[in-house]
Amino acid sequence: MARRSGEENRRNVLEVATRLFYEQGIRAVGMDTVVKECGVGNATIYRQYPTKDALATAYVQGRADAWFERMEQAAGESSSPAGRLMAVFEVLAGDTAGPTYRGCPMLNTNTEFPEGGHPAHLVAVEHKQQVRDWFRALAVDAGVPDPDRLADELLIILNGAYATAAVLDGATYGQRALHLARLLIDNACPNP
Amino acid sequence: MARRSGEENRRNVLEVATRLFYEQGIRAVGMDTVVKECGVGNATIYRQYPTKDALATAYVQGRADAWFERMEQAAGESSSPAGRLMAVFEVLAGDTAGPTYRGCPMLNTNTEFPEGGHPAHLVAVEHKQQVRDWFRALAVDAGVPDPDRLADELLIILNGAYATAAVLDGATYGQRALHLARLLIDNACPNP
DNA sequence: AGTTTGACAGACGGATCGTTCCGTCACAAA
DNA sequence: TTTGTGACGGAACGATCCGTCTGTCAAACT
Repeated sequence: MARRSGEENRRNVLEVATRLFYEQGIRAVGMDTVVKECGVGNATIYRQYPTKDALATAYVQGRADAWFERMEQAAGESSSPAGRLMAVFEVLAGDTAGPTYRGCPMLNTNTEFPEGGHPAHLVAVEHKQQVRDWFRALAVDAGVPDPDRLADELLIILNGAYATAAVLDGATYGQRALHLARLLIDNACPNP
Repeated sequence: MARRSGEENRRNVLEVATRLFYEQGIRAVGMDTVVKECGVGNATIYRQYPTKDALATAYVQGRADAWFERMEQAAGESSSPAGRLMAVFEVLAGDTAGPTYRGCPMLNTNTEFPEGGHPAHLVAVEHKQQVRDWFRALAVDAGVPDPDRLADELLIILNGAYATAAVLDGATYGQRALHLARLLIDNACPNP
């Protein structure tokens, strides 16, 4: 039989787990399902990720990293700090409108693992804190008088759009959030 | 041994389950735990709620009903429609600041049971839709030109505050949401 | 007082959970 | 070719899941 490299297996397992965990939730997906879906023996998975918690943590960390990668790339296409902030909500509106949208992985993880000790929980919390800090830094760049306030407000809009779009119509609330963000940013920015 | 009435048992079971489900999540709490915490045999529970799904649904329905009851009471103390809208966010700010705050039960349920068929999922979705409809009705009463838009925006703020306060500092984001709501409502209302 | 009733606690069942263990097989070194 | 190494699939493990069953005992009725 064809032999896969360890790295190849690692990526494949994480890819499959990411899809299943995101679609159904981490607690709802058993390791048996991941094993079956991967088409490998379970020892292959447990060698790459020693526990389910470790696999779940890798999943959340991967989504958190991917979020910043995509957002910073989108923001990079804009020259002004205000435009960079807006870019985030434009990407968001695109995401929530998709047919496979199922909420924000980090928010979902926070409700699935509310205990402070769980490693996946920590990754989720840290991610949201980093998003807030990034918003704040961009607000400072834009010369906003109260960058803390704008950062907090934008974080509320962001999470609110993610959460609401997961419950009701995704496209609608992505657009509403986009308009809200524009309103707040325009109001906060000193330059006309 | 002292005998409890059926109604008494029913309330006690739901009370215990509500606490456990809210603190730890529905999937994280086994029926054995509910049984032990209630201090009764499991048959007593299964007589009142034939399945765990039924108990979970009763939990979510109870929280949804309690939400409207509290909010409508708080709103009733204000004479203007705009004041009634604001009352919601004042109560919200109080809730998220509490030490036992653990997120919005309906949002949490939506991520724990993303499948469309689950009864608890349906209750959660319906609740958020009803909140939006209520916001819209109040916006109409207030003479807002675009009540749909204000209702959607306030729903984003509401869910955003609930979600963000569950991840980061609850008191901070409850206050931020309160100010955001005031801004949107003042801007939308035609009377100065 | 004797009898019936039904709510009760807890033992129990099959299923599934996450995890460990084991025999096998492909490949590299000797 | 022989030997050694380690990744592999899959069986098997104990724990826990949700839900049923059974025997007991208190209360209500005759």
